[in-house]
Amino acid sequence: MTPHRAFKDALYAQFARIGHALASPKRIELLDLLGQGEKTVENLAEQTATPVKNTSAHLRALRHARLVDTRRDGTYVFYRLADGDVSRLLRSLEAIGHSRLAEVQQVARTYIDGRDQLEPVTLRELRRLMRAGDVTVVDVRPADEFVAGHIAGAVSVPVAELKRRLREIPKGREVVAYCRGRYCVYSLEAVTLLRKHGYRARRAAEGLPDWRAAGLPMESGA
Amino acid sequence: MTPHRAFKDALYAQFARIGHALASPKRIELLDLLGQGEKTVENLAEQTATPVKNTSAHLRALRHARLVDTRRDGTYVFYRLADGDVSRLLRSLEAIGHSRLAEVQQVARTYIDGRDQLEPVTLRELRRLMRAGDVTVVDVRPADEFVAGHIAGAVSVPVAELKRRLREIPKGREVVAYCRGRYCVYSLEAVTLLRKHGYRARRAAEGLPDWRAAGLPMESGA
DNA sequence: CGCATATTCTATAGTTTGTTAGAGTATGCG
DNA sequence: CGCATACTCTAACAAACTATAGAATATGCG
Repeated sequence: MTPHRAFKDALYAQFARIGHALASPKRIELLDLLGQGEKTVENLAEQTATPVKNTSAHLRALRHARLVDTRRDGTYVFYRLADGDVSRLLRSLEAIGHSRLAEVQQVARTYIDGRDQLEPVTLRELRRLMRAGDVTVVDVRPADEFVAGHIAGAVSVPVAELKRRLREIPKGREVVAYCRGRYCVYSLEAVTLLRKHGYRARRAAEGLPDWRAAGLPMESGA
Repeated sequence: MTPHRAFKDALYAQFARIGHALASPKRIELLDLLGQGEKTVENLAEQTATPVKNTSAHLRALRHARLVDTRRDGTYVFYRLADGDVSRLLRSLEAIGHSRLAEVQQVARTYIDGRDQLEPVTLRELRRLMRAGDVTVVDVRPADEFVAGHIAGAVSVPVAELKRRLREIPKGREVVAYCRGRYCVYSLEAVTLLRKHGYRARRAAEGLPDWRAAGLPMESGA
């Protein structure tokens, strides 16, 4: 029929490789984690509750689609997102999921919105609060992710250590906890715990990748 | 390990539904076509050189992921992109494919860049030329896509009719042909033909969805 | 109503993919 | 050099997906 069928087929087959890489829940979760910074296979396997072999196979699929890159350091292989475009694609995917799939909204409502009124703070609002200077911003992600990059001025208190490190957080000021993204539950736990101990605490509605994408100030290192 | 495994699994499973919808070449091609405007199943089947049954099955998958919507008019069912976010996701996908997959670049070079030096015009540049007023902009897509929406001020001459309608295009001015997107070959054919007949012709580097996404002026109807 | 057209649904065979076990590779260290 | 660690590759089976044939549904028209 049309004379360019072979061309079109070849072209769309290439794009479908990327789509295919996004067709598995575990792979999207891996990409989401890598959006926080580079990580080893072992680390990723642990965080996704998946055997290392399995994780390695999924990472291979992602590398095949050129969505991730690797770097070897000693016996460890570090994976990272291939570049900012990948992060943008992920955010696009998440945006569609959030606005379009009733199921996502239901899942999210059950686990997040319904959990309590945690009064999420938008990133804009958080920025304004920080400028005004009367807020403590706590990064509750694992320490390595904080080192890889965090909101300028935030302090690192991984949610697992929060309980025994409460004294590090001043009591008079409002506290805002942030983590990986809209659906990351660490900040939920943190706010719940903080409130139980008498803090005035809220959680950020979005996560670090969104902050970075908005071009807001970052820092890295310990 | 982590207490929220069930939540994460449920959430990522939902996002993977969207990824899965993008995992087939035919489905991406269908979305790309729908980016031009709403179309019937029959029309889509013809343009993708695929049996109607097949096309219907793919469209079903897309609808399941809420990427497309339908509208019935008489015996025809019209499909369209669910909304602008879907278009954004597609453009994101295309951007990654273009910059990252060597294979796409090779395919594109073979069929597009290598075809001739057609001196692609960026959309910004096209906009400037149009303001200056000394350019004829020709929409070479099928007529129904022109009706569904086109660059304000463009004229419709589908590539299939171009040869016998050449006289409609004034000879003194430069001509810029545009079509569906970066990889649409209609504008290539058109420019080749126009040059053969003595026109000073170039092609737009991107297509209508990109123009729309840039917020540049559109018109619709005949 | 009965027929034609456009599309969808149901069922199935063939293929692809995910998972996982076992063997293999790369690096560091004593 | 040999061993330990971290990871990858190969292979094979079960689960999921694609293409497609045949039946069914929805709408319009005479």
